[in-house]
Amino acid sequence: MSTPQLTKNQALVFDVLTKAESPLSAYTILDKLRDQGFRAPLQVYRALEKLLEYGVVHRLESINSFVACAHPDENCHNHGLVAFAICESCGQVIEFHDHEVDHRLMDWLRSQKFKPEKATIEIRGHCATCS
Amino acid sequence: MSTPQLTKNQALVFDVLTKAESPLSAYTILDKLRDQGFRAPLQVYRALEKLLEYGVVHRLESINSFVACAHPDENCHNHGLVAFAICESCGQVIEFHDHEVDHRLMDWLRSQKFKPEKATIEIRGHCATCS
DNA sequence: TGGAGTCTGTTATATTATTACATCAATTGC
DNA sequence: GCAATTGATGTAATAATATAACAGACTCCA
Repeated sequence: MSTPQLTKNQALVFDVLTKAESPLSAYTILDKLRDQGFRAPLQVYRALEKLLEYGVVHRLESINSFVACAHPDENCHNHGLVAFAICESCGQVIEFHDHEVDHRLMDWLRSQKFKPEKATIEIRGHCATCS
Repeated sequence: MSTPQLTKNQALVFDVLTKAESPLSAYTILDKLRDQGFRAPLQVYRALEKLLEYGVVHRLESINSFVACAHPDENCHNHGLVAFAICESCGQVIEFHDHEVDHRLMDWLRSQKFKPEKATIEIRGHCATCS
């Protein structure tokens, strides 16, 4: 699945996320886009929904925030599992793909006859510069 | 760290979680405890905070809910990493500990000089009986 | 006995996310 | 062409989740 042309709102939201140093909450994005005419949370959430679907944005469940995918070129859905290390101090996120972890988890899920649809791996702590 | 004697509120919350078939949100717990005198969300959140600290309850970030730990006897903090498979249909949760995954992730974090404090691994999908 | 620490109760508020409904534009099928 | 459908948008209202701030009660123990 390739990423289709983004709509105006989607492009605005994606742009804000791309330029951000760290993950942003939906309401932070909203605030940053008020000048561009955004007035309501739904404008953000709807754009995010699509961007997540296209795999160009990730949602960090443990902090209710969103980041642009670290791999602008490739499509993140093809990587299988993605893990995130999130710094509690500076907020920076390191994105990580590992087939070993992926396989191991998938093997276990298979053994449980569990059909996975979506996975979340988030490690919170302190990054090299903050610790 | 062993689990200290629970206070009244902690015991009530823990009891509700233990008897539940699937994860509960804080507000669901609150509703279930209104008869026992609970009136405000903080009563639940404060108890949960302690139960999480003791390792007898887990928080599922991806669904904003809480489950009793599947290992009543042992202390979950000793297991290292815990992974959860969460069924989208029936809500049931399977808890999973794997040292392989654990080591692999920790190795990677070390290579990044990232100091982990808390990890979240949640896989959502459909369990054996629901798929 | 009187601090220190912890747990509790309560009100208010902050933060995150969705429902519901209306409009507009592009596309499709006839 | 033109109704019908689909998808994106705008807006207001509300739901669901979580925390702040303040006060009172209780235990421990020096």
